Amino acid sequence: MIEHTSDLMKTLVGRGFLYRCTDEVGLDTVAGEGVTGYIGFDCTAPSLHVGSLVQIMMLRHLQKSGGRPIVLLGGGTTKIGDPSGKDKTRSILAQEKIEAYKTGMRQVFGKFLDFDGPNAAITVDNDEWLSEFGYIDFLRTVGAHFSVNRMVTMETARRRLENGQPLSFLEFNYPLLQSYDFVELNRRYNCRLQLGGSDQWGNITSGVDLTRRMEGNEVYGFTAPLVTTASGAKMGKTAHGAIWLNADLNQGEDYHRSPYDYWQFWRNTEDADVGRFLRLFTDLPLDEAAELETLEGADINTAKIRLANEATTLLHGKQASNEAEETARRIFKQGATATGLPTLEANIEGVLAIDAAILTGLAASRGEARRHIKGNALKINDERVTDDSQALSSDDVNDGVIKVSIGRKRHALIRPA
RNA sequence: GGAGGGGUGGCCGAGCGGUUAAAGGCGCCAGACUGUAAAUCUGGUCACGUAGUGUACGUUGGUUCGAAUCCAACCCCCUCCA
Repeated sequence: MIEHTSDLMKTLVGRGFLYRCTDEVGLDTVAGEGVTGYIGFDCTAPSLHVGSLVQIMMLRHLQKSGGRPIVLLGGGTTKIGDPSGKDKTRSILAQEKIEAYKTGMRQVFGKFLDFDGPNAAITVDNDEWLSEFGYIDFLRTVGAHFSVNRMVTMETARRRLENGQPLSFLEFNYPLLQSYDFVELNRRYNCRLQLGGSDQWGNITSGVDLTRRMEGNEVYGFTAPLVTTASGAKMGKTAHGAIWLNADLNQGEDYHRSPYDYWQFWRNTEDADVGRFLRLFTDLPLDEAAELETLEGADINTAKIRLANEATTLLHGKQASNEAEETARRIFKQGATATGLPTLEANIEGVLAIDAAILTGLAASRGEARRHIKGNALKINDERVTDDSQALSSDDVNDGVIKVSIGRKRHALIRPA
């Protein structure tokens, strides 16, 4: 066990972020002086989701420990598509989409990082330098340093080859581009650290090597473990897709999560994950996290509520978090209707209960809504709907709204127009 | 370029002329049990409907009373050869 002296390493290691590091001792030394570090995010979706949260938190810790975080948006590399950790080639994204996605992603970083002050975070886009390159030029300056022999043995390439999955030449080039990013950031900002998820190990070490060769500078790589739930499921993937970090709608229907949903996501953490998640996804001091972790049985719900509060506050602020907690308390403890649920204005005259379920987005089709009725899952104002033909009426309005529920956890309100 | 194999529902994977909206598994949803947990058990899982209809098995045509299943062309993938 290495004894760390820098705040950064103490924090990252202590909180469970370390999976592999190219040189722990070296990084520890450099980090003590306030290192500049970066993480690249490819622009493959209009919002970031919980799966990227580990990375975002690492940048946050970097900044809090006196370092300067760089958010590298992969406007250029996204045009290639990172094959790391993927069995199949991703479809190539249109330029306009990449641009739009960048905007959506930027919004999130402002919540976790400080873009003002002495060690202000900065955002750069690798399209800035990658698009400048001509093919021959790139091959000569970057390609010359890479050995195909070794690239072929790298995790991603090897797996595709062994499984007989195609790996296009386009994708095969990806590591070169990401590696060059490190060189460029080292030149421009004296960046000496690249962080990332464990699937990025190959790309990161390639970048470390390339920077040494091209610049003669020693730089460092650090990867975090792939976070799964105690049951082994991938983090942040639920019923209705990923847990997106953007709360607003401007990126389109499917890519946002309300603060309440976000709060619920954390509230529903498995028992066995609570301690680990408190360390990874909140700023809660380690001793407090450890204490909460020891709670057993139903008491551990206290810890889950704390986790939900802390995580939601980070992303959406204290007020939104409080509101979400209050909404949850009313729904689950009092079985009452509560503000804060998704609310929809609609004409209710003669609207069937099954259609109400669709309007509120709780069911995707009438068939699905019918099935829920058969399964005793659809409720209006907490009363089971037993008949397909049951309609809403003004009698159902309480405090100006009608509560529609599927199961115990999914609720929405309709406000008569 | 040549030879062979293959493209099935969110994923994996059966089916290989009608009884197939398509076995089985995973995932997901709901119910029971609980602590808004896990595990377990039960039910459900294309859409619209009262038994019915419409869409769907890479794409487009064709053969059949009838095709995911047969034929043709095209697209894409894999393996071996050059």
